[in-house]
Amino acid sequence: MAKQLLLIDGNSIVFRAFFAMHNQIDKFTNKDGLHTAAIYGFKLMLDHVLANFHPDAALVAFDAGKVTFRTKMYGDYKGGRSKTPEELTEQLPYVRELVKDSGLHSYELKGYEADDIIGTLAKEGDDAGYETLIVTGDRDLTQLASEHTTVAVTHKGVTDTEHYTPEHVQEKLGITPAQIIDMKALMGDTSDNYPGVTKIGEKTAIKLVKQFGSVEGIYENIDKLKKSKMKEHLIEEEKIARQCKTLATILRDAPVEIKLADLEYKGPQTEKLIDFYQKMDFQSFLKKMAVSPDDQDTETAPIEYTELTADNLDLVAKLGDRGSFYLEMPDPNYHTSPFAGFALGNDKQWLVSRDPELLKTPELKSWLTDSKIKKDVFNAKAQIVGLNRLGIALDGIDFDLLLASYLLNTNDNSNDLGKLAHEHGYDDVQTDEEVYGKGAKRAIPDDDQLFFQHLANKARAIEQLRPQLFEQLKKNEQLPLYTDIELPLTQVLAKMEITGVHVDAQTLKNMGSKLTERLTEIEEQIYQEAGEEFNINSTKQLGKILFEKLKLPVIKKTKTGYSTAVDVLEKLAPQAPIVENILQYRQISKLQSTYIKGLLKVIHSSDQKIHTRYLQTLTQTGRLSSVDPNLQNIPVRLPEGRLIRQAFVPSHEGWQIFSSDYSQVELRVLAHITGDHNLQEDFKNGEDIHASTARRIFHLKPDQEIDRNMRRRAKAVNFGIVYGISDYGLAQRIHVSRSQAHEFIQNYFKEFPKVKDYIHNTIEFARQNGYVETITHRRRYLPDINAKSFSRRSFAERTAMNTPIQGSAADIIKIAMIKMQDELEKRQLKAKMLLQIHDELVFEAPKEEIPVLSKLVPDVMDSAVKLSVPLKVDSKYGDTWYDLKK
DNA sequence: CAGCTCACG
DNA sequence: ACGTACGTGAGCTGT
Repeated sequence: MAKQLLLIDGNSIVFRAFFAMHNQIDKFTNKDGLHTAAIYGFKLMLDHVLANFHPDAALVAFDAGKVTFRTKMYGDYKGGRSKTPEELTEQLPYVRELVKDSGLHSYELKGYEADDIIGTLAKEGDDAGYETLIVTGDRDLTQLASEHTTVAVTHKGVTDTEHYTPEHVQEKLGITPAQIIDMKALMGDTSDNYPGVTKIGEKTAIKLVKQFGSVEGIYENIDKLKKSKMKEHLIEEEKIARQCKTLATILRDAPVEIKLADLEYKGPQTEKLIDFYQKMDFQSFLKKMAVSPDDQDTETAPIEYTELTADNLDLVAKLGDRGSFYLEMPDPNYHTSPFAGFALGNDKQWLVSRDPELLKTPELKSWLTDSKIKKDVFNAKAQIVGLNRLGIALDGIDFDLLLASYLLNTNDNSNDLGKLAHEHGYDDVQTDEEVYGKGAKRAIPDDDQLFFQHLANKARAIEQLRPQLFEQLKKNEQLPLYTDIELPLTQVLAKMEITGVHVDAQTLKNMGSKLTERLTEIEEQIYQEAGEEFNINSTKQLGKILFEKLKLPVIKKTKTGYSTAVDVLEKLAPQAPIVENILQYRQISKLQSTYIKGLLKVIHSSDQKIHTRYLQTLTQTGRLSSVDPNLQNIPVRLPEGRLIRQAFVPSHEGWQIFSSDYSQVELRVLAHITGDHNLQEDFKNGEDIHASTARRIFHLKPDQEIDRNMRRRAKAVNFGIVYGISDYGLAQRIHVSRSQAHEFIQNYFKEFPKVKDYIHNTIEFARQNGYVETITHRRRYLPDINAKSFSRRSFAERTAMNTPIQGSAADIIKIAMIKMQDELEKRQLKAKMLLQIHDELVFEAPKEEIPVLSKLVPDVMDSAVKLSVPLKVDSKYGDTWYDLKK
């Protein structure tokens, strides 16, 4: 077998590793405060590569300083790059140490980049009959692919790689590896900062290269090109194109002194590695090395447990004043899930059982309800609701692993305890999938040993992770967010979910039959107009009818075919009566399937109520979401849909529905966090904000009237600002030209200069820190903020400015909910909080309490936090959710 | 299971 | 040259 050569592009892998883990940057520091994410990532990559590739020779190439023959040739080469963060550079010496201890050679060459070293050695390898694997984070190296050289480019993280062979390059780009150089010469490279030829991007570059073979080929045949702007640019910029080609070409003959024979791979030096991992605090790698190399899989540290029975319940009281508790509910819907078993305890003793009935015994019940005994759990709300079904009021919750993880990183929201624990570097617990299986095979194991071990492992994981997570919350200044907002909110949400909302099934059924009739009528008309029967719900079949059979103009396409979305159909409506009918059909069938049938399915027969679940650890902004069913998107905008709300009624005779909502809360938050004087003044003066925005951006005189169209446009601009505006997007929405939209935005920024500053500063903050935060220090990491891809980066920039606004608004209503629940209980009101819909709270209450709520709820809501502008709250009430009036 | 469409703030 | 406004959940079709 041919000898194998491994060449690693050190700098690019380190970069990739660093940025891939940037959103967990704080998790990766050792005792001395050294950041270790890049080192860790590099090690992961190394393990991954060596698992599949067994090199005889191996080398990691590094860049040597900034000055290379390329910068000498072209001063701006790699210019304009932001400085490498200190957190990364400090890791480089340790990466080299890791490389050495892992038995690989490293090498750098003054005046040359790592690429050139790799290019040169790969060529030597090719000539000497080696099979070569190049590992890099840089796509440019794919130009080195050959029959015996494969280039593995890391994708998302550092272990996910795409292997480029000449065939793969051909498949993806339609050109040879060598022609990648020509392509890059023409299109330029923004990250290396050389320009290429004006107006030529990837598509055009590939086309030209395919046609003429190379940059040189193009200029030999330049006369064959038709007269065009592109041709002019090519001629004008010939010198640049040829120079860029040199810049893009990786050297195959750099003066590398090291020889292949010097690169023998000897394997890792175990003892040095152990020392190194200890220095880095890499516990998981250390653990793997300690166990025998052939079974280092998913084994967890063994755990001793005691099965709890009616005869040994005295063990519970001996646990002391703190312990983990875990009640296993195999279905995600904890309102209805069966109970499979539970575990509790602490490092002194772990107690487990399959029998939920034991929880009702005095010994366990008093342990669970005693507020002085601190409990650590995973998903407190699920545990509270589950235990409530057994008649037990869980109290004394101190640590919720799920909630804390989510606050530290909104992406850590897996409902699987095992997965989440692994995210935090704790491996002594398996995932549910590993123990229970997945899909149809998923089941609680019959084997007691297996099941109890898993339960005990979960309880232990919670306990073990608590100090570490509290420490991180503290470091992020998030302890008050956890202690004073999210954890108390869990209790409030649990109460709302348990209360549920009364829904009258008969009302829904009556509406349903009417809708069915209308649906049949419309269906017949559509079939007649189409001249055949087809499935109207199928966008594919509908597209065929509209755009092929009826030959209507195609306005928009989706990835898979014709778009038939509302905005498209609205444009087509004047041209064919069928379109109006389809729109009608869509509207009604949506009501029928999602709201009539959907809601009927989830009314509990025991109490005629719907019990939604609020997901507290899902959204990236800090909002809640609602599932099974979603009660945050019950129709309201269109009159036909709004009728659904007639079915939402109070649960007692003589009660009413009461609702309060924040007015323009996001724009008020914007005024507050930007500190913009004009915006703040408008709110302080109690202006109609869209109208006053119109007055400002359209430069109206004080006595001039604001017509509805102006207000509508100004409102769209306000929304746009909050969402991260683009002139194109605004133009689409309010049907004006792009340049007009551009002008509106410019005017806005002139009138509200601090809003402009805010956008700029927030994006800059995100670039520096990798995250943004709300008024309560809720965090969202934005790994794409420094992405090369324009669209990914732009998206991250829009989220960077939107998240603090949407998220702070979410913070405000959460605080209001906690205070509100507190007031209801303190005043011993019968009223119940039922729903939260982002800026609105819905209650049910006896008629007599309506006057109390009319004052209390707005008072609590508008004083929830003190902003530099007033918060405004509007209230309504009525006999059903439909009939709300001021 | 992904993609489309549409309900809400 | 990119591909367009932020955050969600659910039902349906078709691979």
